[in-house]
Amino acid sequence: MNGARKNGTTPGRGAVTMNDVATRAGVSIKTVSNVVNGYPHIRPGTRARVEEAIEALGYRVNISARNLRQGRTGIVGLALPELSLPYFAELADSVIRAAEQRGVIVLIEQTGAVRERELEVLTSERRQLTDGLIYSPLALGPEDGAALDVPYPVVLLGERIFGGPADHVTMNNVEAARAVTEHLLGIGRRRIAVVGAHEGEAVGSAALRVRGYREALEAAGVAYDPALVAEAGLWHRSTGAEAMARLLDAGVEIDAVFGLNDALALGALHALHDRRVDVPGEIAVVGFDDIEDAAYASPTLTTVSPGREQIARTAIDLLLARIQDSSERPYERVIADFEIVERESTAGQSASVPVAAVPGRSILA
Amino acid sequence: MNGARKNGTTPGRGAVTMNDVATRAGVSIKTVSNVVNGYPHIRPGTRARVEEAIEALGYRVNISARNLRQGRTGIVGLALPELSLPYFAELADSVIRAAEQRGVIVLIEQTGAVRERELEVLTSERRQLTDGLIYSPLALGPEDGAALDVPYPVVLLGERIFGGPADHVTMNNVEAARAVTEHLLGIGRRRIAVVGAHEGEAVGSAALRVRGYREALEAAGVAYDPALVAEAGLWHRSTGAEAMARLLDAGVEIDAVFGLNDALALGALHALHDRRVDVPGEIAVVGFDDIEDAAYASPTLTTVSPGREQIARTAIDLLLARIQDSSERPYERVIADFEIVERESTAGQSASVPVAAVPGRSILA
DNA sequence: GGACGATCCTACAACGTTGTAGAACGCTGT
DNA sequence: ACAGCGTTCTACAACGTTGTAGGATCGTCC
Repeated sequence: MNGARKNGTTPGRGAVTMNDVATRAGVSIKTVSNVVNGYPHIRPGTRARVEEAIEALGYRVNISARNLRQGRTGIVGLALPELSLPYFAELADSVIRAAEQRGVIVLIEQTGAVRERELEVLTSERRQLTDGLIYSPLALGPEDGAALDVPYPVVLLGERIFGGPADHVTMNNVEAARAVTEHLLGIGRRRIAVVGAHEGEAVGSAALRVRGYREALEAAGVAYDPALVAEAGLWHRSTGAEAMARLLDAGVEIDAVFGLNDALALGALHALHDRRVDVPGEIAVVGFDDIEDAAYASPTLTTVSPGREQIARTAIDLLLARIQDSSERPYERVIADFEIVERESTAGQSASVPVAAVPGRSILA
Repeated sequence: MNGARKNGTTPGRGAVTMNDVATRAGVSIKTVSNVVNGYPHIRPGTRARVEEAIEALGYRVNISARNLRQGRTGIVGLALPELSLPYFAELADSVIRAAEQRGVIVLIEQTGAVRERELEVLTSERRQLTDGLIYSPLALGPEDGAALDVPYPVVLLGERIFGGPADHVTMNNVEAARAVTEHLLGIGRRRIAVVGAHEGEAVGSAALRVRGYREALEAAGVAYDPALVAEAGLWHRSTGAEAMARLLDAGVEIDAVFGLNDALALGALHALHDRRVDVPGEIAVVGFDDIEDAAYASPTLTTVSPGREQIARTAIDLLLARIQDSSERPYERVIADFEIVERESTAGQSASVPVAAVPGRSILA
């Protein structure tokens, strides 16, 4: 249509620029910028001419140029272990939706839960492209808190690092684990196995959830039996199935299983199915996370719903607040609500049972 | 540390620029650029001085500036229905990994399989931020092929649009469906139900997979019985479970079920479990996609593995080729390999069975 | 009637990078 | 001695946008 490259340099796909719009509308380029950015003091007639020109030429603002000029990109990073883990896929989904509502783009980065890669995303070139980072490490520990001291805002998710220089959104793992264990105690189970423990680890979801489990036992006057606790390094179905098999092979008496997340619990269900153990008749099973699968397993899985939407929303809001206002402010810690979702795997009889919900508790620090 | 903003304008977090590096190394800014970009004709001494300065000042190239200057971003878009659908989460995982190996960043966009949003991503502002798009629509149809006529490269995934102005990576749905149906016929099943059909739809995975199913029946001399085909609009577990329940309630004789994807098949498994139907004893079940869950269901699910890695790799390569070389070239269509993964849900007896694989076929157009 | 403030608009420079053109230098071959 | 070529480096402009400063115009208030 117009063509006519102005000089000898290479770039640009010949796109329409503000200059073209300005020429057509008979105004300065800055006025076009003002119209585009909603600057109020523009005469209606001028605005109309500019808008007509934008429309006619099909002008779109060049985001790279705006990014360069403003030193902002409108993109936030989301670093997580793996999208193929359903919990994180669902979390990413929620974060993207929450960000979208606020006009922000999310760039996902997978760390594979590998320590080296988790540290690397903090200093990666990609950080140039994002205004801030929502960071969900699995391999780091409290000693790595200092690594979060980076020149851009970070919101931390999960239970690996506390007290780092970042806002932190988490759930009340101890309370939730305690509540779900109480649920098992409430239906008369006393020999409650745990699948997915991390021996000797002081922090992390495993330690916290086991602590809640022990608190519930203690409160109910049930003795803690280490023989009921099975390790599983990675929280996958396969490791859950293996851990369950080890427990069964060990011959300890068991009438319930607490999978420290849903993947482990679903793996445990699978192992129990293999051995023709009736769930929940002989052994009741609970999980943690309320991934979509939990509602479609056989039997459907009782689990803890961790308020994923709330976590996503809160994380985005905290991050955007830091990005927009870089003044120093004490770091916040937000603890999301949870709910116990009761399903067949802890039902009185093995039939379908209506889903009930027990409200969680929320604390703001 | 150094501070000293040079003028009155606002932006920039006071980052180190090429200019700072150039000053310290005593060279021109362009020489720094040349070093950074691996330009060969630089004396070793000069290169060393520049590298020392980069190291000492902690210089990182500003990606926004580079993007503006080059008219490229190094980002590709990936538009898909939802990350919370395991197939697409796993696909995204594969695409991100493939892109990473080629030094490219992936920006995920969710369309929710909503027609309006699927069309919108093609013209969204975000397209400014990406050099090209990997596009996996679910709601569009062949009549929308023209919508792909956009001023940036597109690689199309899936079975909704053919012959549009874009490279296309797909799998051989008909062949694969035929093969998995033949597998059911091979273990003696004759009353094979289908879960997930889309009545009256000419294109799309549903239609193609049903076609493969019918071809297999015909080749085996088994009559096609419409009463065995159950609809399910959305391919979720819930809809699969409902469709399976309808089939069972209808009282038709059934000895196998072909879920048109794994989610449907897992839903069907769930419904069969509810009704205490023995799988595979009374009814064998197969799915399609080989999502991770398929290997951990009870019983584990026989399914079609669609060569996800290969699809991801091919899509990225085709896209990058178009981005790097914008000369006109006929659009390619690549058909990925598939494999039948045999698991318990079609085993001779209901016990665990080693996983076997039947090689697929690959065609290049 | 003139000072003042609000409104509307413009010129200019700058964000940090890279493409182009070309200068300076040294080497080779005649 | 000098043309010719390759190597090494530099100056400059440009990518498209927005912040700042300020000019022009108009109405209002004492």
